[in-house]
Amino acid sequence: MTPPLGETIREHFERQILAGTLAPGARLPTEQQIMAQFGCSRMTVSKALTALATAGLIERRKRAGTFVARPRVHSMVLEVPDLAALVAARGQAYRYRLDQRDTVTSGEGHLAGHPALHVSGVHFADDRAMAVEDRLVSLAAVPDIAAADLNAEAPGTWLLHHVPWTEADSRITALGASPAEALLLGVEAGTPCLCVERRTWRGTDPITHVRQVFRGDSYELVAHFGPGAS
Amino acid sequence: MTPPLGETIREHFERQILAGTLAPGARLPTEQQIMAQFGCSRMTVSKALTALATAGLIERRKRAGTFVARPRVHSMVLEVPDLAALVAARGQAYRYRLDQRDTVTSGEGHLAGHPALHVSGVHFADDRAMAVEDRLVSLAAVPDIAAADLNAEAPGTWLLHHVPWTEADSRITALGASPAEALLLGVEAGTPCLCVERRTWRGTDPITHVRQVFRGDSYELVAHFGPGAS
DNA sequence: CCGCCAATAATGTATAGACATTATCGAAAC
DNA sequence: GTTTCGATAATGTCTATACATTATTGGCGG
Repeated sequence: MTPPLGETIREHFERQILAGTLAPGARLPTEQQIMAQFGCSRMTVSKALTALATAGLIERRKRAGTFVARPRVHSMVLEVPDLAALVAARGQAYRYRLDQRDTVTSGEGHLAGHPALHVSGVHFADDRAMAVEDRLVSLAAVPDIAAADLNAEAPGTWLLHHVPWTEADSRITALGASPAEALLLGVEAGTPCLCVERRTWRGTDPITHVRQVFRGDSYELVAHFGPGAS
Repeated sequence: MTPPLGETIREHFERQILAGTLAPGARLPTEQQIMAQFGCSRMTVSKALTALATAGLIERRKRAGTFVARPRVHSMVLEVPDLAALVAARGQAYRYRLDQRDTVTSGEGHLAGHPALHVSGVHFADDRAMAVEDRLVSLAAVPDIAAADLNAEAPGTWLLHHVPWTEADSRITALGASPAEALLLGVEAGTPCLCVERRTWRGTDPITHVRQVFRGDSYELVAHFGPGAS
């Protein structure tokens, strides 16, 4: 019934910070004062403040005290959901069509020199083309993919379920559909599309490099920043 | 010199999880076993595991034990730099031109019912139009902006320096430039552009709503995920 | 007036123990 | 067999204390 005391303390300051009662840069009471105020031990206070610090709401400086963090502007959380799950969540039928599959050894880029499986295909939502995808998967890092049925499961989904990755980056750009892409997407050449290029690694080993071109009118990326980070 | 013991324990399991040695669903040793293994008290182990649980790497279940979390929807960190700083970092000259400034009370959306300052203008890099921006700023939440010189400092930059926000979301889409936008950007209508729409709040009070349309050929968003996320 | 240094006030980490909570498991009762 | 229910093994929280670390502050000497 009673919420944990540490949680109570955490929420107490979180509320004040979010409401602006405690402005950025303001100093919080010392741990001693807080433990007197709430009648608990210092460890409990410390854990509550540690949680707030981890969430980026406060900054703790030895000898100086604890302060409300100035909002850090530059990073937001970009959700990168699995396409199959995303489409399913919208109540549409998802399908992936594999168009091409071969083995290559590219000479440049992220997977340079590694033998790789090259697959390209189209993602459909309710039988409407949503995105074209062109992907390289390192056969050294992911030998199992050679045996996978990539018609039944899109390569991205397969990788998500079978291969943990530790590092990734994405470039997001807008471009006009090339004639080939336009044909696959069922739009006119030059139609604005969202292009996501992503590279992933496991440790230092490259896993995959994918380029997805989405119909601009049927896909959007959303990013979020906030204390409700959960 | 010696790293904190709790940190050592955290890294020990983090490495094993990221490397795949501990596969998703696998069970970690009990806290008792870990404290025996590292020769420390249970609180230390508990704090290390709590940190991993907060980061979403493990899941702890009473009576049952601690398990490697199944890979969730992966989220990445999207860098959203201040445009002025971004352009400066590229070694180009940044300029903002304010085209329009008035006061409105919109009837719908994020700022519905709030009197707001409406500003629109163009961002330039080396005198080349990079993006058009259309922005509403709540006058209730940010009264000071009425007195700001938004020719000297772009509204986004001004807000960044003067107003803390606690929550934000962004929608990223691709679209063709409208005739008006095309004129301002110096491109042909229909040219693919990257559109970022962002809303920010402080607590539950809306602060600003901005729509930025970037030339597709001169801007890209970059997102990153990795243990270097600290 | 300036620079150095030591006292100090704050957080950082850790210990050893206690009791609370809860899902699971196994045995007893039906 | 099936259900119920209590024992139990694990995590969850908290206390009281100790010592480490570090940035600030203020005093002392040049």
